[in-house]
Amino acid sequence: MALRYALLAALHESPATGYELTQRFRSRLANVWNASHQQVYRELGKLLEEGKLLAESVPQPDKPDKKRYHLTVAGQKDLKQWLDKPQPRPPAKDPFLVKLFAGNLADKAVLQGEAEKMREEWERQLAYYRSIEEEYFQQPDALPAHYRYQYLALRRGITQVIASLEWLDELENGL
Amino acid sequence: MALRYALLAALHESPATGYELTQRFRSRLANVWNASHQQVYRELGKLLEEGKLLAESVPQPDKPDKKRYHLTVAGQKDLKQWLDKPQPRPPAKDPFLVKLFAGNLADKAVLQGEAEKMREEWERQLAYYRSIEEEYFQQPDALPAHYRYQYLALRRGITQVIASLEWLDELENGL
DNA sequence: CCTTACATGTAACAAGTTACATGATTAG
DNA sequence: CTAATCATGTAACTTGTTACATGTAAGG
Repeated sequence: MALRYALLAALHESPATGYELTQRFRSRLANVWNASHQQVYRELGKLLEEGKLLAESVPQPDKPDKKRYHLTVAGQKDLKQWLDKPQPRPPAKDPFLVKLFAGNLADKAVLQGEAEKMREEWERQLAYYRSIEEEYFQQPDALPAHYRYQYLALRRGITQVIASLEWLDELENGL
Repeated sequence: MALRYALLAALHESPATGYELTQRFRSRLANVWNASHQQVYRELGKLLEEGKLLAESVPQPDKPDKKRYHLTVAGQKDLKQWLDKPQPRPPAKDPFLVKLFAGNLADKAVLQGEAEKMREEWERQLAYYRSIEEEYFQQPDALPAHYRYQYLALRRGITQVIASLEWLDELENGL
């Protein structure tokens, strides 16, 4: 049930097309929520049917129209209600840790290769998050409420990735 | 597709019943993988059909029999093959961060309440992981390979929770 | 020519959740 | 008597993945 609220929250920030929402999930929202374009289009269709969204057709020169979605009052109300209901913590699911658990069966070189890839991915992510931090959140204390919350979400991503990289050092020493 | 390998990995550690596997997912494997008992029983059924597992009926005095599952050779081979194939990183999905993203709409008291609950949960988890660490992993360097890998998985849980608690401090200051 | 980005979808299948169902034993 | 733990499942539904499908525009 949370995908729909992730979409409503993203559209509360600003109207967007399905394509743009999919991109946000892969970039700025990467540490918050994720969904493939197929899921996004399907869920947008449902939300539209239910009257939680409005679709505005945006004509483009030399290209087919694109559909920009906006929250309706009903959509905002729905989001607000969800926000006020406590949600359970998401369960951890990490295939790499599953592998470690059966680590004595695994090929050490394969694990080391995966560790190397993880490092690259996390370093790329950290650099990206840092660049957002520097560009938009120089004086976090002076931020209007709207951005302060987003900054806290970003800080979550940053602190998690830093801790992950530190653990990777431990891992590569122990592997 | 990963649930089946989580089960095979858990059964590679030691044979167990569906009930016990469900419990492991909630305790020692909480930072590794998670599944409800319904999922566990269904997947065990499939694995049994496919010949990846054998079920041994264990009679109990005054209680109905329970079924203890063992890896077969085919099951071990299957697990081994999966271990050697790199897996994609799991996508992040955190409803609480979704809430932060629309934080200016949310009720501050509700967010603070959730933050409080998270703290309790993480502190409980950390204490639990620490207790395992102290009981079984006193001299990590002297550990046989089998346990060394499990220790690295445990360290992942510990470092993540510590980072989470530090972020919580930031959050509660900023909320 | 080929690949990447833009832009939107459908269909089939796998994974995960929620509700329902049953029955024994143990601790308060 | 009641709740919790042990122990195992089925059925319906929702969510997420993979494969398929189509077409434009820009850059190398």
